[in-house]
Amino acid sequence: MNDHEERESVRRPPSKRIADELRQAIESGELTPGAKLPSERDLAAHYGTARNTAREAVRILTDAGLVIAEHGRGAYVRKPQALIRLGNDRYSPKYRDAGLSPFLLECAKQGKTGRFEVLSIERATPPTEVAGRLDVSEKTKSVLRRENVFWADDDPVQRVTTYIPWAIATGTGLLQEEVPHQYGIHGVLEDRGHVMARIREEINARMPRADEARHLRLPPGVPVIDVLHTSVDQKGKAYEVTRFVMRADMSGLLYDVPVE
Amino acid sequence: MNDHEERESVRRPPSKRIADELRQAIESGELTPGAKLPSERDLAAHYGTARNTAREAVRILTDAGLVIAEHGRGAYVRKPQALIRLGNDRYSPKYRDAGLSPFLLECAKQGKTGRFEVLSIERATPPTEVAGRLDVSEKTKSVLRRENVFWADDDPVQRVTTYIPWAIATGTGLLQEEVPHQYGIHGVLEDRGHVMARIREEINARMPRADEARHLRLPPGVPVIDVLHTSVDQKGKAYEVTRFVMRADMSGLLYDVPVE
DNA sequence: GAGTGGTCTAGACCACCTA
DNA sequence: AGGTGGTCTAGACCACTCC
Repeated sequence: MNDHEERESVRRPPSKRIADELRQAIESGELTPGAKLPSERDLAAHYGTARNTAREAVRILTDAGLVIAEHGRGAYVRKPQALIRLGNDRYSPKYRDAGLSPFLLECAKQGKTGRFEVLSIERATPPTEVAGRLDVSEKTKSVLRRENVFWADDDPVQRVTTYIPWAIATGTGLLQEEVPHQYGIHGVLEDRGHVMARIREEINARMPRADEARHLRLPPGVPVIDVLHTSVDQKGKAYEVTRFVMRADMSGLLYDVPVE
Repeated sequence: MNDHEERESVRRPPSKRIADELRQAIESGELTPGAKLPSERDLAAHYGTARNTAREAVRILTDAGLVIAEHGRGAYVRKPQALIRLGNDRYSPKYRDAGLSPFLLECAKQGKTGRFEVLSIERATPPTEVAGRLDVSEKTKSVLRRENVFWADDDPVQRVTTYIPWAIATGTGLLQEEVPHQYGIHGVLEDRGHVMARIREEINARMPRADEARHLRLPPGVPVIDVLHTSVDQKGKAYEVTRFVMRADMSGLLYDVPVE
């Protein structure tokens, strides 16, 4: 054990010590999900510290995603959420005739009401990472951009932005809010000769940007999963890119794929 | 605009205002990655606040993963890291004769030296989520557990734990540190009749647990990606489960898969 | 009105790094 | 030695919730 660790174990700062004990109480089940933590003033009195020190302890747990503080009410042990899991099969033809989209299906499974909201539909210049993935050979790098938010009950869960080369999207009615095809956007694209043969999904996780935290109403301590999806047709051409930004405490991914 | 938003825009707390300005400076490129932020004392003097208030501003950015504070040195704009991307093709036979593992390949691409470290190899009882995914029909739910850490240069990047039903692992030499097969663990399993036909990967992101933050040496504001991998053989039997816990600022995933 | 978290002040001392 | 972040104190007032 080196000097640093030696000191840590002996002279652990009070805020961390309090945090450790609260964490221990949570992990041991003494404080169950949904339970209320002692108030900051009570913790301070109990441990003989200033309120700020007790507050710091609670904050450590908040930042770790274990606790959620509610202004004027108290701090509570966070309840694990059932995950809405997007699978790679969400683009499978098998869903077509079922009628329900995979997202709505997942919501239904959990007794939640899912819905989509269209934020904007515009002609735009794509961000570089999108332009680099789309086969946009034209000089005018222009795409149709559709922004959506997916809701589960009253929680915004995913922010979804789809980019389609303008040359492909033009004249298809994809500028309308209501997509003019029974099978949605991908039905339209298929009619234009782009049958989805493969998908390529690049996955990352990170803390939300300020605007994402606002839009997804994210409490502290919740990261986002950032998925950059590319649809590739039977000729190997990338004809559509979608970015999913999902709140990680309510969503996950699932890939069930062959080994090639 | 409701009352709350009205107040926010007018009476924004000083700590958030300072954080906003620093964030703005970072996003605009005024403060480039690696640049040093003003010291907390300087910020406080400049904005006419107490040091704690300036400190709170810096902390907001630290928790968002934008800034890293170094004790005794200063706070710095965090540099984006090149991601080590694990692909679904990492189990593909095509890597077999190349000799290098996908992780090491990715490290090499970035001029880094990758290495594996074996933490433990033991017979154990699997956690419930593992037991539920492995086809362990026996009454004695016992598995071989191998724990590894993957390093890139001097950074621990992934914590990897593999579970194999004891009935499959016994007598294979998988209890040794050096796996007795040219193609590694999966070579051994293949000799036992388990050819990997499909993989199933469940993906999540979350803030690290305390022990994970310690083991992966995670700075504040960095989430982990948690992947639960299941290998399925040609008969549809799940014969191996691996959990990857990866630091999200240095790693990502990539799936390039057919639409079935 | 009482209780809670959110923010702030104006100090203080400690631990660490650089020089 | 001087500058930096890390932690703490003992207050204060505000904003919000609940009764």
